[in-house]
Amino acid sequence: MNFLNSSRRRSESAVDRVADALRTGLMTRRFAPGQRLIEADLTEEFQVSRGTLRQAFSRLESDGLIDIVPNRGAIVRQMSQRDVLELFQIRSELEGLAARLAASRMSDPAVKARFKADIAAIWEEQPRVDGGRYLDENSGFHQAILVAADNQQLASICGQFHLHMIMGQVGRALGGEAMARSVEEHRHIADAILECDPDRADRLMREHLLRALQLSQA
Amino acid sequence: MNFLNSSRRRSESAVDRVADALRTGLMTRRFAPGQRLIEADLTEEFQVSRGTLRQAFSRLESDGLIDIVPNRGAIVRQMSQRDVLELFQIRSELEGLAARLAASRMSDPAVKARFKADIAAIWEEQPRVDGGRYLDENSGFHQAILVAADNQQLASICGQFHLHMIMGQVGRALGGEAMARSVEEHRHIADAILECDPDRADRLMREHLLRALQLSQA
DNA sequence: CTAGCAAAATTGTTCGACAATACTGTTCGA
DNA sequence: TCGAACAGTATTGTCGAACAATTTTGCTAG
Repeated sequence: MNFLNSSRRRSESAVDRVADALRTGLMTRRFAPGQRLIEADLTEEFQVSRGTLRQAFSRLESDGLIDIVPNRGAIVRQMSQRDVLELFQIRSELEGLAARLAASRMSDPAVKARFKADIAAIWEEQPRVDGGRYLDENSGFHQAILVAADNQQLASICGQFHLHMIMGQVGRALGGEAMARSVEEHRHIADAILECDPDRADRLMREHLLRALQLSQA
Repeated sequence: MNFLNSSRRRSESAVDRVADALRTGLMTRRFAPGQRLIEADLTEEFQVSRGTLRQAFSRLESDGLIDIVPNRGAIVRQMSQRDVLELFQIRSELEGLAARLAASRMSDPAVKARFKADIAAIWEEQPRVDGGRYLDENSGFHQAILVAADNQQLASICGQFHLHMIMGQVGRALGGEAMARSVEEHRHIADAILECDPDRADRLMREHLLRALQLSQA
């Protein structure tokens, strides 16, 4: 999954490295919700000082991935059903906006070409049997829309939401027919965007996410 | 960005205190955009260790208020015209959603009563001459809607945006007639919400924010 | 006046220390 | 036996000093 691997930049600070590692651990469920993250253990594992580790904690806390409770330290955040619901409402708005913006930028041929290239994968015929590959495709699709929308703040915020969604295990355990349906919806959304139809793109995107919510609640 | 952390910790840790102080300093323009925040100066001023200060920095960075550049430290973020525009687009979506949610909850008499009480100030007759008081009223109005909307994640994220907006000096230097117009719009939005008309509330809120954007760009 | 170099400032990170608070297991009295 | 007081341990919150790496500044020579 491409959102898990961290490109090792030379100038990556220790704080960045640790924060990324923790994020990965959180997403892969190595650290379970509710679990306490003991500083002594992690400084040992990552070979960093407590100060560095605590900076990383601060960052993850601001990202909403963990809670820091006074005198009890860092605790892996648990998302309630309600949290998931609230986040989905918000995400629908933002991704709807992204779809609308993307659609309205398709009059620019360069943007359109780039978008087409980015979403090429969704037109492939063979059925999605591999869950991991489907997730990559899904991730890539939404990412491509954000790129086309050309709103960096929006991209940044939606990136965060993506993390949360994965954290909440939404979209795991999708059945084959659910994936097929999702792929189908992606294509319809892509059509609307490519045809410069902001309203339709927006509406389809919202419906798409609503469906995903229903699947996850089932 | 801190979407999920809505629960305020009541114990005032040193990190919290410093982060709050820095936030205030940022908003009041005591620290100007582009300015470097020198650790030695601030540890001296706040009487905390570098570790504590750096934790606060980490938090502000995740909130998007400062940038941390390797080997150059914390730098007050400058918002470009484009950033402001992008944020406004996003804020319109989210506050529109909030207005819609709030309107749809007005069937609950308790919620309605609470909302009415919260926004009592906007019905006052005397003209808004004092910019500070207007800003408070404006802030209270949007806050009341978020409370009524009953979506904690949304409230949290919108709170962040508020910071950014102030950082971007949007909504400063409003003329008297602009304030009067804004108050007028607030009343129309409140009407729509109280009448349980989600679509109208949403639309009016978006128009309201769009107008604010135009004013700020002028 | 500029290039280049040395000195000073500043950051990134570590380590060890200490008090404050939370957790745990044990003992003691009813 | 049960539960409450207690003491010991674990863990966190914060500090201060230290050091290398990097950036910035100031000075000098050309």
